[in-house]
Amino acid sequence: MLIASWNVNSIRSRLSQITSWIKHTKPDVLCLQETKVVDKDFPLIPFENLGYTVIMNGQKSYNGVAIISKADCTDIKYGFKGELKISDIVNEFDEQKRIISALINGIRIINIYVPNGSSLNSEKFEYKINWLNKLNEYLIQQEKRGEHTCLLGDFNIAPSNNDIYDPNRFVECIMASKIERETLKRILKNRFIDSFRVFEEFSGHWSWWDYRNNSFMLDRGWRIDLIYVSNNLLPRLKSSVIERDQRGNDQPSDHVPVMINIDYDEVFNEFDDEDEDIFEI
DNA sequence: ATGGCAGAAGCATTCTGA
Repeated sequence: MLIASWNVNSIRSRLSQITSWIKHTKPDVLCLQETKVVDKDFPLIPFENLGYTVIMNGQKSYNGVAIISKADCTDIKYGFKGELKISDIVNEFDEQKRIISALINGIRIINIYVPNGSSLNSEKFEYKINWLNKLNEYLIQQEKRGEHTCLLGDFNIAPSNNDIYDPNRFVECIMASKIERETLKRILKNRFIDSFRVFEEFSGHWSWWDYRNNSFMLDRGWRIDLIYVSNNLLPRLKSSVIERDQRGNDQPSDHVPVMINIDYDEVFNEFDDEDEDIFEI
């Protein structure tokens, strides 16, 4: 089962690139960020024609997330209110459309677009940290159901210096600061594993290159698009790759797709076993 | 310290991203 994530920087601008990539790669699940479109204007037909269903949590101009899936999406949760009691604070955070989740083939897929935060001394940075703390509350609720879980998306955080082309240039800068990394670590607890680092320990692998300063040509990139799997999914993890070539497209997104392969049959069987255990009790 | 490139809104230029 192939599960992918891609910040496309406008789905309408990137539509043909996305459908081409889907035709070539045939992912089972593709999580999108920065779709930049309200739900009623989302281009559904091209994906339905390829045999996929789409769920979305969209917004005009900014943000917006969606999940494109071959299999049915069930128990869909839009925004923080999907897991948290509705309050003024939750409603306020949910004005920005940055999170959508669903059960697909027995796996909980949580697709997130973490705020960028601008710079460490800005109000937006405060929002970023508060948003991540809200995500922590969200995940505490979600964890109670004991689901096999895949938490993925654009994290706007390089988890370590190995994930930045020149870490010395970005000490205590946005996406690289200690406070961001520690906040992320707190959320992951000992529950989630960075799928890419299961297979690759070295630096030099990026998922985002700035549009400016000829960054892609100079290979000045960051790895900020991440796929985390829960501990109970780790034994089924077969690979984790970065689709670097997509950055070389004409008018590309500044991010490329990242993707894991999960041994789906075994997950399915394990779920059957668990159901039987519950029955016996 | 600032802009650099790109997309959306909307029609000149500003806002936002990372």
